[in-house]
Amino acid sequence: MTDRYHHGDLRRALIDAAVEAVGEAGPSALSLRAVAKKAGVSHAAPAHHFGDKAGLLTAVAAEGFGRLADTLEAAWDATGDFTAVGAAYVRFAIDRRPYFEVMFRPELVHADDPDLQRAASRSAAALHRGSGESDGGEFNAAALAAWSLAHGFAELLVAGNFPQAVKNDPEAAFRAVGRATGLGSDHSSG
Amino acid sequence: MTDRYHHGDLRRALIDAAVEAVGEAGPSALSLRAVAKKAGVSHAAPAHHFGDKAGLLTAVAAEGFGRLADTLEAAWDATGDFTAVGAAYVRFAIDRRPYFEVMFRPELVHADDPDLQRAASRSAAALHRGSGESDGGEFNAAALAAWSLAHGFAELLVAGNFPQAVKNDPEAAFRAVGRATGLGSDHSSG
DNA sequence: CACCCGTCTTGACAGTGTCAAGTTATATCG
DNA sequence: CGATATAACTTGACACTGTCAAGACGGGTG
Repeated sequence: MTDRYHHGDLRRALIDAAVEAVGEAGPSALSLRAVAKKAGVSHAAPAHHFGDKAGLLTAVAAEGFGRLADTLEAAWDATGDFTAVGAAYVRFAIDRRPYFEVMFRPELVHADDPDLQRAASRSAAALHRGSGESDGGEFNAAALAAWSLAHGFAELLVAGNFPQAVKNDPEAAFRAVGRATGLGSDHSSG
Repeated sequence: MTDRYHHGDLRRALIDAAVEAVGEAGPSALSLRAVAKKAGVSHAAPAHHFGDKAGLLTAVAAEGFGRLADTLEAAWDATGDFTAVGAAYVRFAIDRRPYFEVMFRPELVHADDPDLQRAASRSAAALHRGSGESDGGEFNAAALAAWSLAHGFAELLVAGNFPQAVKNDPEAAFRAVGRATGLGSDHSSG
């Protein structure tokens, strides 16, 4: 299997290894050589598939945005309530933390990558759906508020800035936060 | 001046150089050797004052939290309105972006540093002041909401995830967001 | 003046990302 | 079936990184 010269699906294996490595020590401590060793290939193999380190992280981020979009769309379809979508956002940040830690760091990835941008737009759209539709004009304040609230909560949570009571049950805390702002339920109730 | 063996206030100079370097290429691209060169000292000088790279970034983060706390307290004293405090938070993320990029990255700093924790608590308290007082119990949903909203907006903004209309006048956009949530301004609007 | 000790330098080490050139296996074509 | 083109991967090298040990310097105190 792994001792073949042609790996079979090395790209897939490298992304998995990268996600695992990020989960262990964070994205800034990521070493291409360690990832290569984890996948059982030589130290320069990743460059062949991803160009450079940022290329690998770009693939990770794109995959993360795709997964997040799936999660948010499912939450919306199931409940039709923004607070539930936001809670799913928070849960994603916890459960898929390695992805989350890469997705919003433009300095670590190739921010202009088409796949990445496409996937990011998908998850942004999924979140907006839960907070009112966009007016044709400048921007939609409710959508910005929804995204900011969910994202800020998730970031502060995984960065360890919240008290223990919140860490114990983050989703419950976020539902309380969602209620405090009255963002999702006043227009879509019925 | 700089050609003396004893620098005078090298610690100060190194922090300034680090902030400048972070502003140019982000915290993950920061090089201790480049910082040392910028300050006109040898490559190992920073280690003497800060122990290691994380130590230097810890000092930057602590200073950033101190500055942020000052900013938020001033905004609250001047207006008594949460939306204004949140807007000050957003403005800080823009104006002092190098600090902001380090402050919420526990993997880059010594998160258990006492100075850092003290400064972080100060700014958290300043932000809470603008969103209602803490109940003695578990946590305060309004305070969490306020912090999450301001922080998420700031993060998404500096990460480039917002449309151009928002980037053009971020503070105005945030005020709209603050109004959409009705967090602090329903009593003081005029 | 002599000493001490904090400040900073020098030199070395293993580890990093990236590039160029070479090697191996798969696929295509005669 | 055998030759060959091509993609996948390896090997080796380069400049650069953070960190550590040892040494050089110089201001402050006796």
